[in-house]
Amino acid sequence: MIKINEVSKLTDLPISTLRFYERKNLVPDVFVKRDANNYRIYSEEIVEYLNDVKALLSVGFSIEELSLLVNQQLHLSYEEKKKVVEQKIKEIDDIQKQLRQSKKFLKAVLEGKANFQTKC
Amino acid sequence: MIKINEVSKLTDLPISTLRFYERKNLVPDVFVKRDANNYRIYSEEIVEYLNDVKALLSVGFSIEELSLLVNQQLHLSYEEKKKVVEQKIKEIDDIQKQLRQSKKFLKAVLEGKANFQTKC
DNA sequence: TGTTGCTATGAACCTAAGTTCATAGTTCAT
DNA sequence: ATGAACTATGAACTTAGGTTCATAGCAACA
Repeated sequence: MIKINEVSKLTDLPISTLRFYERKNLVPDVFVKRDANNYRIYSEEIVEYLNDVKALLSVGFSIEELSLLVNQQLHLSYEEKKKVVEQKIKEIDDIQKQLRQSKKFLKAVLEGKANFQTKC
Repeated sequence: MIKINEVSKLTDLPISTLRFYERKNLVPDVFVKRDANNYRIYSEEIVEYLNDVKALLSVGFSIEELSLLVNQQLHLSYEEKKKVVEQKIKEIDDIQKQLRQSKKFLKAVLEGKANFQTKC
């Protein structure tokens, strides 16, 4: 069990952001309790969880949709959960496609073949 | 030569966004002139350009950095341009790595092996 | 035992990326 | 030639994702 300062260091997320995510319902109760002084006490597993969250946020998912994903899992049937997650995977596929395109484009720029280069 | 409404339709970007990007210096002069009534007149090539911009914005680049990239090209030497663009490509590599991670994670969720699933 | 440091909360603040609004000139179809 | 549709501008508004601030209760070490 660790305190907020350590979670912050281990995840490289500011303390203010950890509290903010919690207000946004992005931190399930299983990962955080309160001690006698109302200090947040986290389970070590929060670190891996937050790293996953960071990764998903960094590639275009919003706090709200991740929060929904996490909290829906509480009461959805297996089939429903599966659908939600598979949808997310599809979204990542789209982003990956987009990225390959962007990279191709930047490489074309390097070779003087793209608009960024030839026109500007 | 096309007017803003057509650019909007061809790129699927709202007219307000096209004007906004222009204010942010994301639309080089070569792509847009003004007619006698001060209406914007775009060259058809703006469409491809804006699609590139959209792709890069959608994967985490900011308007400001793209604007810099575009406008720096006006006065940078070839070697300097190359460095800037190669840096962007590296950033995309990182995002791609991140994405593969996220996808792996979501697939683990599907199989009940990840935190999202087991803990929530 | 005091003072330096960690924790808590709510509210205010901030930035990026747009969007909406008020107002006004232009154009096109009838 | 007139009303509906298109264009322009600056300013105000919005939303997401945080950050900062004011205030206050514990902690931990000399």
